[in-house]
Amino acid sequence: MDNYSENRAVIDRYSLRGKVFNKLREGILDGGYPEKYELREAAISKEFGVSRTPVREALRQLELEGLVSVIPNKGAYVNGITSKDIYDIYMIRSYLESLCAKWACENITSGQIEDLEEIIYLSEFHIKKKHMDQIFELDNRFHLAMYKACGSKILEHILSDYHRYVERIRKNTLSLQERAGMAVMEHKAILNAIKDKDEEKAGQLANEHILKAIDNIKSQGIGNLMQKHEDNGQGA
Amino acid sequence: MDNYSENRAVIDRYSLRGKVFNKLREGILDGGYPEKYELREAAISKEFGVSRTPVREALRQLELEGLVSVIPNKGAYVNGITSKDIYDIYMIRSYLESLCAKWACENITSGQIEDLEEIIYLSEFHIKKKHMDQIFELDNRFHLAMYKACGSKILEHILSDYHRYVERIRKNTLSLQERAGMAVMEHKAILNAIKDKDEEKAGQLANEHILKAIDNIKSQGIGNLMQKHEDNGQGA
DNA sequence: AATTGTACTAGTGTATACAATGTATGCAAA
DNA sequence: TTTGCATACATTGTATACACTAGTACAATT
Repeated sequence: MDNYSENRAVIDRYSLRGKVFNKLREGILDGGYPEKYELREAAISKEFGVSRTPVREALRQLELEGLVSVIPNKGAYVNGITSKDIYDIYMIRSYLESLCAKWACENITSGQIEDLEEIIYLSEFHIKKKHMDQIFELDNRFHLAMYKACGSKILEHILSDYHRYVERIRKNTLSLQERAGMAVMEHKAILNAIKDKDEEKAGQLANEHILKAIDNIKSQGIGNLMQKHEDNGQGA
Repeated sequence: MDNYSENRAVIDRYSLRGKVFNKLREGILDGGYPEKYELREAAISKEFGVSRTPVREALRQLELEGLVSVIPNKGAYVNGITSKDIYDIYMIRSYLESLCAKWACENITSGQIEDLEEIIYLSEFHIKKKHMDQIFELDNRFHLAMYKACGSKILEHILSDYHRYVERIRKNTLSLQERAGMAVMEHKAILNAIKDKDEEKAGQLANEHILKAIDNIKSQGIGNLMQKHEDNGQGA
């Protein structure tokens, strides 16, 4: 009920507002819209074949998420996400995922443990088979299940947000067979520490898990991953 | 320009949407609306003397902030903030303010240092005079200036949000002369560590600063502070 | 030539009308 | 009495019309 991860994902796919919101969000995070691009309500309405009302609501939400800046009576402008932003998010996550793992030691339910074990089990299977899409999906599920297991709707909320923010980067990182395998082993270790109710260890491992992800991104060259954010000709 | 603290505060006070948003937000955080209270668009429109359009936009934003849950085609319901939420936020802040102080060591500008020093100077004055309103305002300014000084728009964004979330609690806490005085001394120590570029110390002190605030809230009795969130008769 | 003022335009802000959906009520049939 | 259904009503979702603002081009004035 207070499931933010589900809530946000579902920010109704079914309403027009939801569709516009998700499309715009995706476009911004994927770099489809260049930095500072002016999002005109009428143009977007036309593009999506809807009226301005749902577009406005979507823009207002994106504003609150920090993905666009709205200047009253003037317009809405894309706030792209820079490589520094991504680095910052990972650093923040390294702290918060650690806290999340610690809290999970106290609050996780046996059902949640089973879910996580199943996710890990499936992950190992798909890694052997090199099913990249499933690997990514399972990584998502592992983290979101973890966020839920910490028992804090506030922490779950913010971690879910950040998780979605860096989705594209994670997709790239996990496409490396080697990293994907390591990640699952790390997940396993974190879960074991949680099962042992070893807060220190769980926190430590979760922290390291994210730091390793940062290392991985760096070695892949984050600039490379960000290239789509360069002006791609859609500018005014 | 990328000043989130200002941006959010200003979420145009001038547009009707902004007014509605701020009023509703305040109402929810102050406990003016009971948990699960159904926010009907028409009723709110009438209450504020505006049309449904700005009300809807405000509700959509509150949804994204997690303060209301919108069930498609059904309604918007208040998600009050519980004492556990507040505790969680303080715990999260204890980590993030620490990170913020560390980052500030590298990124703070001399102008920002001067601003912070002035804030501390003024705080000491108003504490002597027991000007509670000014003390609260200066505490706000200190933290927001700090968030800006860390040089991360992402971290600034989230810390500013949390800061506003617990505004009412902070107001109560700071109304204790003793705590207010301690807080300023702690601020001073944090700033000094930052001026010395001592990341470890700055981080440590910022962390302790928040933990002390938690202790203080606990000793005041957080339940007491939360009383306004009990059903106060506005329910359906 | 520089400056000021004014009409014009493009765009957002708000209100309202209409459509779709959900919910409750009442009635009929089992 | 209870269950099922149909109808009416309440509420949200979307579209559109109108109001307001800010920027801009251009002309009049100095």
